[in-house]
Amino acid sequence: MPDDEGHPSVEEIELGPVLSALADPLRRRVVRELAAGPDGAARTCSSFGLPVSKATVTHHFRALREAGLIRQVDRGNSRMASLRRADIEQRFPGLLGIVAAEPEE
Amino acid sequence: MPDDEGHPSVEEIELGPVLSALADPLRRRVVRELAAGPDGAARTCSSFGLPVSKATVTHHFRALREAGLIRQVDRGNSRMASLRRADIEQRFPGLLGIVAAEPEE
DNA sequence: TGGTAGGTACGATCGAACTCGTACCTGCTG
DNA sequence: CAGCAGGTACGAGTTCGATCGTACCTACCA
Repeated sequence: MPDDEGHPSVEEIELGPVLSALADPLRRRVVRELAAGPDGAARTCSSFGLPVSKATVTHHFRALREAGLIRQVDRGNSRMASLRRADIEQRFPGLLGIVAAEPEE
Repeated sequence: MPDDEGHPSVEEIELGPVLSALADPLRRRVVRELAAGPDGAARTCSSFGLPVSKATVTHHFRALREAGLIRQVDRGNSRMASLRRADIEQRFPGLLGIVAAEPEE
């Protein structure tokens, strides 16, 4: 069962939602940038500079969070997002590498 | 440029369309069954027994073909579908394994 | 105290995609 | 020849998702 903030546990991460989340180019871009950074790095939603409104950014980060790709933690008035690298690698080995290897668009 | 039947060449296979195609559970099921069979195996669309109408089956197979996941060849009044195993493996190593490992739904 | 910045929630819009029925074409087969 | 099975094309319905504006909350700062 997902926790209070909508994070699925490792066993709950399913391929369908993960692929649906990664089907969107903006969300792939977020995952790619997180994957390129150091492990455990946490960034704010706005630090990605997505070319959409704040409401839409929230929408995309929720999709990533509920699929189990990122973890979001409240920190003050911000919400830091980090990649669930080990969890994804455990469930779908190699998937992150494929996304990370995609050239920027 | 895709050929007359809509097959992209290996270099034209892109991650976005591939992930969009694989986001659908019925299409994942087709890929999974093809991946489980011998390399180069060709099956008719109807042999998968998808629980949807003929028109919808055609729709799904076009999505798979245009993404570059399968190759479809006319053979008499049938149209044989086979997995583009080597092509996908070359572009996105490990992806087929991830899809193939998903348990049936 | 007020303003600003980061985010969320809600409602609305718009287009894409999944679905289907129907009509049609092509081979095979009785 | 007639019928059937495998597929496609087209149009239509319906649902889903990406997007936005607005309103609102919380923390920080002048």
